[in-house]
Amino acid sequence: MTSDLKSGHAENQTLGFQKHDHRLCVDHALEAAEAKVTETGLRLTPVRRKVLELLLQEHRALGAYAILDMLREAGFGSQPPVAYRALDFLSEHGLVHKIERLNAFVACAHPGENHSPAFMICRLCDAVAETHSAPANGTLGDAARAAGFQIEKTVVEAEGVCPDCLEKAEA
Amino acid sequence: MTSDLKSGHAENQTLGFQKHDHRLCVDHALEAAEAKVTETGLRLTPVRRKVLELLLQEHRALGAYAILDMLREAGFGSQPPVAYRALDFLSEHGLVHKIERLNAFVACAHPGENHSPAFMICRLCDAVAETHSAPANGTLGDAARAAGFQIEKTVVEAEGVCPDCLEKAEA
DNA sequence: GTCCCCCATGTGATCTTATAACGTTACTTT
DNA sequence: AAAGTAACGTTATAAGATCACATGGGGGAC
Repeated sequence: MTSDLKSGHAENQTLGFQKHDHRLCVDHALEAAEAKVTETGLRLTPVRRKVLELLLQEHRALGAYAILDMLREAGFGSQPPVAYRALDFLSEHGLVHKIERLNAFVACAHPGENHSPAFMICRLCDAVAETHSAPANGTLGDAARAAGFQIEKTVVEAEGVCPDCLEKAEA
Repeated sequence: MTSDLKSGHAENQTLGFQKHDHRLCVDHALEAAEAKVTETGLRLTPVRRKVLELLLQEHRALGAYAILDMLREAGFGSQPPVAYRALDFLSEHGLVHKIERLNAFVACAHPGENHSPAFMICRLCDAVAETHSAPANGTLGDAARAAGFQIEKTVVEAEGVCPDCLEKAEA
């Protein structure tokens, strides 16, 4: 791993790489999550809610063990399965995404919407921005159809340099 | 991990999901690798060559520790860094790709060609097929340009069911 | 209301994947 | 032949993920 997904606060508060009113954004996302969950008869239990809240607040990719540390501090169980189970639940229901490249997790930036997400990951500061993609419509979709492969889910992650780091590098 | 990337031989010999003369295919790929490497002044040392050969022969995604076991059997060093260093070298030079979703590695199916690969991964048998994609040209590219994010590399992995498993499932 | 069952949580142990650090070997350059 | 560098070998340890099993809490059946 190139940098620290474990503790401390990243310099930037990126998700979309832009500044914004973060408090509102967290509240909004939590509300949306509550809605989505109750509407489908699921349970947003305290641990699950806390994990989602942490990811929303941090607004960056966190490793499972970083989350686990925060859970411990908040008085929850502190063994890996506690974190992984909450993350599994949240992923399954589209409230959180796993960034395969980083073995880390981010809160979904478009809760509610039906989406196949794509990510831009800064290799310098590990900031992650979520966007939308439809890879199954392009070359990949063609190849899959030709091969008789049935796509169920896609992982799309672009690695590169975010605007902030680009600017710093030029300075 | 859903299934065994560690040992034994997979039922199928998929890379493109089709049958083919595997011996020729391995030889061809090795030649191409030799060519590419000497032409750029790099060294395809015994360990590196062996790792590439193993991946070509197996024709499927292998975990680093599976590779390590095979290296041990072949009389090479048997500690993780041995395998990881060879894999790093091969990845850097496009002879091997890492499948992030599986934390495993496959030999490149299009050595020599300049490509941004995409993969189709069967969730039932872990078969992996490589194809080509140009994600930076689509929605993702637009988003990146809009955000000022500079893409350097992309990971595109589709998870689903391969033709073989699809057929078995229907039977 | 009580019983029962299921889902979720907590915990210990273990397994898999990956890297750090350091010394040694072996090719290249001159 | 000496010096410099790239590659290798090994020990140790970090980081990520899962298994197995015990406990608790919130419905529904009756």
